[in-house]
Amino acid sequence: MSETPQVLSSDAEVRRTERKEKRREELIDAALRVFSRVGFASAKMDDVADDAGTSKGTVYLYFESKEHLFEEMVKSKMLPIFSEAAAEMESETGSAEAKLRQRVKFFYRKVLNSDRRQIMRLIMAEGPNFPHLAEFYHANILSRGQAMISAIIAEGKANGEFRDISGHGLAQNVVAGAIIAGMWKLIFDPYQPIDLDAYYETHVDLVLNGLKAS
Amino acid sequence: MSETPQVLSSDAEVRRTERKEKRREELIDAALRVFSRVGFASAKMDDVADDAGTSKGTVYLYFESKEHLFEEMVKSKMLPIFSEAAAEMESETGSAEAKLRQRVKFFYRKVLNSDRRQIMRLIMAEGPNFPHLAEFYHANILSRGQAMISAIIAEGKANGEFRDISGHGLAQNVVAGAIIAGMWKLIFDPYQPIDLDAYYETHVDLVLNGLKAS
Amino acid sequence: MSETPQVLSSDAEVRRTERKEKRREELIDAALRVFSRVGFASAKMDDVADDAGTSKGTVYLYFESKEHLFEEMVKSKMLPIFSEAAAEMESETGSAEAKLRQRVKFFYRKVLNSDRRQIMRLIMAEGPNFPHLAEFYHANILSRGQAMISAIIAEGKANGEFRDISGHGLAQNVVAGAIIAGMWKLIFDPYQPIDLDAYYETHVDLVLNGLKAS
Amino acid sequence: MSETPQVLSSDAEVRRTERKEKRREELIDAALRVFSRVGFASAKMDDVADDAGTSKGTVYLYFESKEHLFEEMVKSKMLPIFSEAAAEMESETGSAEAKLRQRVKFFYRKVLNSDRRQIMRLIMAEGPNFPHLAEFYHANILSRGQAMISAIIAEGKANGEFRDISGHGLAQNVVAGAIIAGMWKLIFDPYQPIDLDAYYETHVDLVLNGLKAS
DNA sequence: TATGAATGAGAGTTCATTCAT
DNA sequence: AATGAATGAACTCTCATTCAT
Repeated sequence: MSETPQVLSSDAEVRRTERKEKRREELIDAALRVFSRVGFASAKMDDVADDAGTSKGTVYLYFESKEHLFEEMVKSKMLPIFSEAAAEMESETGSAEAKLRQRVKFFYRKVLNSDRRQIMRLIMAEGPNFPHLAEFYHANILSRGQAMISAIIAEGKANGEFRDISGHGLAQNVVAGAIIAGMWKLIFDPYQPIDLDAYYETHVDLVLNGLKAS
Repeated sequence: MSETPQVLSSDAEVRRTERKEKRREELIDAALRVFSRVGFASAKMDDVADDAGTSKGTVYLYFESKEHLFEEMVKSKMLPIFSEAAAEMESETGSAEAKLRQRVKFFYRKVLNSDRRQIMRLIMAEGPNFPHLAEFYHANILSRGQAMISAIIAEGKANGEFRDISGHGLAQNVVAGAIIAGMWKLIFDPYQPIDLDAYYETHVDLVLNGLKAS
Repeated sequence: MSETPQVLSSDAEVRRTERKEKRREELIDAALRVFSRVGFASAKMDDVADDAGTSKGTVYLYFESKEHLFEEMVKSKMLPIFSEAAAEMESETGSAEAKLRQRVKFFYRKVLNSDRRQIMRLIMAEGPNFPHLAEFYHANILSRGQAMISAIIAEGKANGEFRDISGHGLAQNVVAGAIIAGMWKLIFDPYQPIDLDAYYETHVDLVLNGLKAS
Repeated sequence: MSETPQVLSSDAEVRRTERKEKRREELIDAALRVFSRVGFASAKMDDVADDAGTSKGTVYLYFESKEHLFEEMVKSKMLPIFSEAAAEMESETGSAEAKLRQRVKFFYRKVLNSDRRQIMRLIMAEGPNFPHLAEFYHANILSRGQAMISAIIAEGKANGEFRDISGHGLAQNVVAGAIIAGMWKLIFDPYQPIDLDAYYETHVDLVLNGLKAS
């Protein structure tokens, strides 16, 4: 009975669990930075460890391989954003146009204008080598994004804001400009800079005009 | 005797030069296939050699490094297409809409529906690691594409077909849908197949409606 | 309150000492199982800890290194057996032949037919890497075994049961068959099974015939 | 026609093939030395390369892994010996006793008194980790050795030299002393030296007496 | 020009050992 | 005494590149 004081042990355990969770996040942040900088293949586990301020062995305590680290990083960084977007949409009122602007703006703000835009690029780069991750990304990110956009378009058509448009890949076409903006920023900005705010205006202007009933 | 007789030399030289050029092309074709399959980092020079039916040493007779091979492959595969597109445009008459449809269709046909779509993906994946190539790609491919699209839009505005639209990144927004189609085909087709022909219709429908004067 | 009351201390100490001794044995049992399964080099301290139901750190409270654990395991497992054999021999009467059969049978029963046969194999495998252990094994196991066998042979010669045989390595030759039986069981049994009881009969038959006066 | 001079090329190829075969043997010799010195697990591929006077990468041109190198080494070193023994036996005449002495002497000379005795030890040490090799060793080495011994015993029984002995594991018992001698030499020689010639005499004396009709 | 053997730097991963709690 | 997170040296295997033939 005098052994294992229940209260103290659970206390210590809680602290330990918190510490572990924090470490995991630090490692994922480091992984995002390193993978963004040099890509998956050229990233060294040593660099991730250094960036996170730990040793290489520690990385393997949290992630069983470089592949797993990559996949977990993508999931950890992208899932919450899309949940947030879905939640935001719940409470939105207003025209379909306003809603569409909201969604797209959210995407520019939370993905294109943050470290996360690198993840989009990494998915394009490494997707074919990580079928499992590509499938996850499609199921949990792309499908949900598509569903949001499609719902707004349907609403707009229903209330007469949008013309009777529908077609294969309409949702993708609506957001395509944003994704291209992110890619451009990452790759060609040094040669022809892109102003994301101005680009956003062009993007929604073109797309909304394309959707609207004339 | 071992010396090549002078008289024959020009003939033999021609043959040798032809042979060299052919080898170079075989290697570039092999490189495209191998890089497409596994990406730049995972591609082995041995695989390229095997795919081209030569030995590893031979690859180094034609390209001084893996990086150079990659860059040369991109240039060899993409430049002629854009020159062809530019030439085609020269001789075109008709409305701005017709011209825009022509350009976009050409892009779907010659890039998205061919091995070349892999190059777009490789550029996105490896661009940041190959600043030299990114710069080249921007200067020789993207800029020229942009210029063509911009010229057509200007023409449409001038003749009243298109509304008075202009904005930062307009040309990129006009073609964004096509690029996304190519990426999707390469990465997410197994999970949600994309029909490029149908997608094309949606794409031009949305964009032309977005551009047109109402 | 958290301090242990002085009066109880001797009692508690006893319990603690017993607990320690039990833990040590559990760890040694676990070590034998793990080393037997995968050999010294491939054995992980983690596996030993798991097998013993403790944590890795605890193993180091009882044994200062993997090498020490291995040596202690060998000693703990083999010494008592040979002491037992020596004790048994003290009280034995009868012919030299009977005594020899007794000793060999004991070896088959207590070593070859138990987990301990793995120790013989481990000694052969790791002996050269553990000179200290090899020396201990020779001094405390082999020498004593040899002495027992030699004493019996001398007795047999003295009383006329055995012929006037003597030679370099006679004792080793007498028991060699048993050791080979153990090795075979461990390594080649799947390909050609060995029946230890029947093998024992062949072994003593051959050796006793070889020793006996004709 | 002036290309690929047939004669020279085959000549060069022959030289290259010879060189490769020589390299392979050098690597196998190095592997035997290194594995003998430190065992399989502790052996470093770098050490093997150094010992063979090449670089680490080269070892992998000849053997696809450390495991394969080990297996190939065992095969290359042991198979020829047993083929030689079998050939020698073909042409032998004389008593069963003489033949048995021949076989055992051969084993002492070619295995126990050479680097090959280390292989026996390595098989005992690593056998359970290399089931494939253990099976090969049993099928190609042990079975053939057993068959030779069994044939001689049968002949001796047929011609009245040996008594009507037969039993499970008789052949193993006959050679057991030799194997133990080899192991002892490798492990316990520093603490109690063994004289293989004298040991041999004891061995055959004991075994032949055990076999002979009285 | 073409070959393919050789090289060796480099990276992912493992695991004995340490140490703060 | 017990735990288990952290460390980092060590090792196998890979592959771009070189070079003798």
